[in-house]
Amino acid sequence: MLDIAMFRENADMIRADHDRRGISHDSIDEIIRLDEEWRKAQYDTDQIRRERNSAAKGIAEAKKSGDISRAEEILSEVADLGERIAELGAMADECLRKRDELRMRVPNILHPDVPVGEDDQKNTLHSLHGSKSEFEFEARNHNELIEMNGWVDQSRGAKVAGSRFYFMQGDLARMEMALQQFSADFLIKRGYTLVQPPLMMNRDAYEGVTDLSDFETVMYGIEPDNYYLIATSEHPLTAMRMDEIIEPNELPVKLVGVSQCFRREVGAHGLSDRGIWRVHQFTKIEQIVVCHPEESWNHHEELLENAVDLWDSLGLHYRVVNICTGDMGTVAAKKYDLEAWLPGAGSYKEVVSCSNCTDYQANRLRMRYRTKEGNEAVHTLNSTAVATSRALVAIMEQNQLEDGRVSVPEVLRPYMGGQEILEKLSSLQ
RNA sequence: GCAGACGUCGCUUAGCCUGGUAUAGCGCCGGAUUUGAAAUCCGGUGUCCUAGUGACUCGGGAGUUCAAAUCUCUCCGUCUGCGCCA
Repeated sequence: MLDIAMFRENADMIRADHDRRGISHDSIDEIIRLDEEWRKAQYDTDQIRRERNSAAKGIAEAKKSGDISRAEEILSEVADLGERIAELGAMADECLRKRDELRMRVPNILHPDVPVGEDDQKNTLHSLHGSKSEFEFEARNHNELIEMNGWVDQSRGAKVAGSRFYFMQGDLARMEMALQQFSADFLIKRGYTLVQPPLMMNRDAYEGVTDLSDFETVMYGIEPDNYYLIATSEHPLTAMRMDEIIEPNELPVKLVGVSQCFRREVGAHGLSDRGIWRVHQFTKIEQIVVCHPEESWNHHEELLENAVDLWDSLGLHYRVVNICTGDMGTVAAKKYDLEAWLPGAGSYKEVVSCSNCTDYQANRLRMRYRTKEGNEAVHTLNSTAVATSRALVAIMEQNQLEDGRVSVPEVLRPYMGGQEILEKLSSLQ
């Protein structure tokens, strides 16, 4: 959510941003109109309250001096004030509610470096890492590999839960855990604090961190308790300090979250999504930074560097792209994606997303830090380190052997008792 | 789940019974003093607006009242004990 001061003092900046995104200005003008209306109604209400307060004071004084008739006289004069306050106040509240309902939907102001474009085709190449592996055989896609090795049981997942649920088993499950531990350790060494968050959040906290439309398309709701299963540990970790004033010496807060992530994936279909690429449940290791506003762009680069170093250490080939205006979403001001090369699929696909959300989430979460001038919104950033399901797909496709087995990235072997090759599930042999 | 206690400004705390508009300490900021620092003293320290002799703010919401931190209801959370439990 953008600071209301920006609508009052710098609306042209928001309009210019909407132009870059190619969306209408209408809501900006409506927000400004509602804001003016609210300020007027709020002022009028304050004036009547003021009247009421001074009358109340008069009554208190009259009673104190024993002048009961004087007290009753004042009382009769102000008898209807309560009703007027209630009426005007309700009008003011309604304006404010409408204003902020619209304001919640206005996207963040984009960084100038964000390329302009309609969709992901216009994302620009930032850097290329590693190179395509040469196979002397026809590379399989990951879905074929998990089927022939019995590493993922999709049909029984569908039976006991639903489509896009799965049982991961055998050596692949073992490597999944190794990936979690390796990635967490990698970031702990760089000064990040490991956090295991709640996997459910309440509505109020959740509205602070995400696009409102996600409630319809992404998050699972838990009835009758009104909780939402988290779509990523970014959400609880960022909301962790909502409604707090943070002492400047506590910044930057650097966290590495590990959690299961739950996503409805409404509307996502297609043959290319078979297997574990796009599923309702997966594990993700996530980086989070909460920092001074003037330091967030440095931290954004640092998060990218961490992700790049981590993926380099896994020995994988991928590229980094700078996400364009049309592919950006509501919350981030700038976003890099890492796209891993999938030889079986023959394309680069998204495995990491690295965002600077500036003060957008902090404004919604009322998350501020103390300065000499007053309390100011902090900046929040997040980046995937590893989403294990997708990293496993990249490892399987890039490290596959002719017989369908998969070699384990060297850095993961110590976490797997030295195991070098993922073997077929023994019950299949 | 049951019973009891509790939730006050960044932190700690007084006020609640008996309604009259939040007390003190710590921390932080500014000033005085000092060669400098410490100590001491003075002032400030949340949110909103049309910036005032202004409004709001005591876990959230609602109610009673001219007036609610204070009384009532309700929800949330914390602690203690009991119960259940990986």
